[in-house]
Amino acid sequence: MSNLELAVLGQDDPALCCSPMVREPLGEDAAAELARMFKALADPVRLRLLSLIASHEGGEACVCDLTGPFDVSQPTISHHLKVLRDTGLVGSERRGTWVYYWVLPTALAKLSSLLRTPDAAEPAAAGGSE
Amino acid sequence: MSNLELAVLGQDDPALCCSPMVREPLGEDAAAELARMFKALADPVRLRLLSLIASHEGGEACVCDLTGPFDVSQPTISHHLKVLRDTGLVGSERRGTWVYYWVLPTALAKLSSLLRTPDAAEPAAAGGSE
DNA sequence: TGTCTGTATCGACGAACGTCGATACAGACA
DNA sequence: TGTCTGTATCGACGTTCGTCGATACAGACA
Repeated sequence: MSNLELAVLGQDDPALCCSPMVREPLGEDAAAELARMFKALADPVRLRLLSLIASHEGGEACVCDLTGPFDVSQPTISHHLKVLRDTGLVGSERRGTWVYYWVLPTALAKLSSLLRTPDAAEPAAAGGSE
Repeated sequence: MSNLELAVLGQDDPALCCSPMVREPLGEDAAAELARMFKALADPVRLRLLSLIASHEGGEACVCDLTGPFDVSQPTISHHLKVLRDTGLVGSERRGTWVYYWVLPTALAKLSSLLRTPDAAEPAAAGGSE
């Protein structure tokens, strides 16, 4: 078990970035910005691209490694990578012939802490169910 | 307590539950399922609805509390609530005249742990613009 | 019973999205 | 230089999405 990571995470400081959205109502601007980021995650190809890049050796992957596993065309992959990059979820760099992409972990961490629920175990004050 | 809603979730697939997506590539099925959930979050109105419900007194809110803060029509609010409910993010129940909604924390927690990054210490470095 | 209020559904419309083939651009190399 | 490979952009197409007004449904109450 990797309690180490949990301990390292330790984002107990809501003031730093993102207080969980279940604690206080989101403002319009924050909601718009967050919706943009979630929209970037709201596609199966982009989700798989993201996890492929992140789990790739060295934490980065060449586009040439990313076109194979998918049934979509190369322009489509390029389009999805652009969406991820424009949203700040990944970074990219050209090195000679190839272009490499890597995940920007802070963006994911921000969303993760925002979705965090204080009491994920129980339905809390759900009161009743059907 | 009766965790009917939680049972409905019924996703004991570990790839969907706890392993961060940055550790191993997502499968096609897991990606499709997750994309559906992120799509439900990919709208400013739904995000604000969710946080309004969760942060409301008692952890639940009547629809009558949810139509006021928005500039969209009542059918639109109802539509968004339906999306959230169909995705398993909220539960709902009619009590007499009013219908109450509450957040199902396990769904959010699942997404949160999925976005967790092992090496992202503080989200503040992300350019924390908002 | 009839009526009123709160919520959901229906049907339609414009905008945004995912995808493609064609093509342009960038770097490597002969 | 010219050519080849890897990646990005363009323009177009069909689908999905968010929104609305109109309307149907459910419960409360006179």
